[in-house]
Amino acid sequence: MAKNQQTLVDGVFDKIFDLVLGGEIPLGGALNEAALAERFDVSRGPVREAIKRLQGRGIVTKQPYLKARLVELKVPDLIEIFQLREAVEGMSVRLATQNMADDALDELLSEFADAQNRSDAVVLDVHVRIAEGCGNDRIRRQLCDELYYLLRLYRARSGAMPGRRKDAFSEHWQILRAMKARDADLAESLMRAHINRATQGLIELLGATGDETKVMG
Amino acid sequence: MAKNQQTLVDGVFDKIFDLVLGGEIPLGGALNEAALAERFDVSRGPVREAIKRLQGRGIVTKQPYLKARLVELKVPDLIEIFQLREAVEGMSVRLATQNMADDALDELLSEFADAQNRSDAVVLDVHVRIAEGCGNDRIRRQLCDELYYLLRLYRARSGAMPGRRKDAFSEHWQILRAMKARDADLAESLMRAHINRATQGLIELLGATGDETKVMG
DNA sequence: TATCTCAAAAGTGTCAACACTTTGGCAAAA
DNA sequence: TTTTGCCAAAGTGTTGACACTTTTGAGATA
Repeated sequence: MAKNQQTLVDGVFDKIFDLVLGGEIPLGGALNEAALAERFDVSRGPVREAIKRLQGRGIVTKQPYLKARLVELKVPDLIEIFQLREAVEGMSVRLATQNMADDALDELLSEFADAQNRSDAVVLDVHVRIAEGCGNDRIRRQLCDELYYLLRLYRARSGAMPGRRKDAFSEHWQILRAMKARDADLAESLMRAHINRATQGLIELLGATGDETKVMG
Repeated sequence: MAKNQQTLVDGVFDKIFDLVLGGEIPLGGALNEAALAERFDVSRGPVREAIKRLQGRGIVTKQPYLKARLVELKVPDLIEIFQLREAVEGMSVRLATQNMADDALDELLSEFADAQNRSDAVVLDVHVRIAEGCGNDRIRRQLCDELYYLLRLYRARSGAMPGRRKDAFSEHWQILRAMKARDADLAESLMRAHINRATQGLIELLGATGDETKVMG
C-alpha cells in the first residue's frame, strides 16, 4: 500500500484500514482510540481524525461518546452500496464516453486486452480508469475514495465473487466497445446492467431477502 | 437552524456553515482555525473537526499545512455537482417508487398539492422527502448531508433560479404522479430530465462553456 | 529600482492532561 | 433470586501548549 503520507493522519488512516482489511478488527467491532494510538506510537489526535475520515467514507459509524464501530456489511448494507454504485458508475461511464480523449480510450482498450489473462485485480481497475476519465472530480472521489474502499473491505472478507470472472470480463469488454463507439446511452445501460447482475448474484449467494446474516464474523 | 448539538463540534459546524451561507466567508476564501475558535469561544480541536466535516462534504478543500479554503462554485463546479445529483436522485426516486408505502406516498402528494402556493422552500423539500422515502440510507445521506448542503450554499449566493418556478412545479408534479403509478422507470427518467433542465438553465444563465467565471465574489 | 535571502510572524499539525459521558459490576432492597 | 441504585473503571470530548511548515516583508545586494 502506497504510504505517501504528508501528515501522521494519512499514515494512521492507512494502518487502520490495513487492520480492517486484515480482519484484525471484526465487522461490527469497536475501534478504541487510545489502544490504536499506543499501537501506532502516536497521540490520540491523529487517530481521532483518521477515524473521522473512515466515518466520512462510510466504513465506520459513530455516535457521540460511543466508540466507533466498523460497518457490519450485512446483506442490506451491500445492497445499499451496490445501488448507489449503479447510479454513480452509470453516470461515470456516460461522462467518460463523452469526455475521454481518443488516445486515452485506445490505451485503456489495449491495456485491457493485454491484461485479460491476469488476476482480477484488473477488474476493479477498469472501473477506476473510467472514473478517472469521466472528467468529473466529485464523481471520481465518490467512487475511488468511498465506494471502492467499501468494496475492498467486502472482498477482503468474502473472497472474490465466485464464477463471475468470465462474465465480468465479457461485460467489461462490451462496455469498453460502447465507449469506443461513443455511445453514451449504451455504455451507461451496460454498466448499470453489469452492476445490477453483480447485485443479484450477491443476493442469491448470501441468502436472499433482507435478513440479518453477516458476511463474516 | 436546528442546533440539536450533542457535542461542541456539531454546534461549531452549524455556526461555520451559517457564516458561509451569510457570505461572511467569501467563495474561495480561507478559514482560519484559530480565529474561528476564538470567535466561538472554543478551542481549536472542535473547529478542526468541524472543518474536516465540511471538507468531507465537499464544501471546503484543504491540503496539509495550507489553510482550508471554501469551495469556489464556479460553473464547472456546479456542473459537476448537478451531474452527480442527476445520477443519485434518479436512483433515489426509482427506489422510492418501489419502496414507499402507499399511505406515505399519498401524504406526500396531498402535502405537495397544498403547498403549491407557498414559497419555493418547498421545492427542495420534495427532493428531501423522496430521498427519505427511498429506503437506502447511503443515498439519503449522500443527498441530504452532502449535495443539498452545496445547493443551499449556491442558492444563498445566487438567488433562486429565475423563471423556473412554474416549470419546476409541473415537473415535480409529473414525478409524483409517476411514483403514484409505481412506474419506476418513468419516475427516474423524469427526475433526470428535471435535473438536466436545471443544469442547462444554469449553464445558459451563468455564461456558457467551462470558463472561470465565479458566481459571486 | 529590482531581486534575492532569510528571519520573524502566522498558521496548521501533534501532544499530553483534564472534563465529561457511558458502561459494567457490586451491594442493598424487595 | 431478582431488581434497583450507585460507584468505579473505561473511553470519548475538549483544552492549551509546543513543534513544524508556510508565508511575509524588511534588509542586503546587484
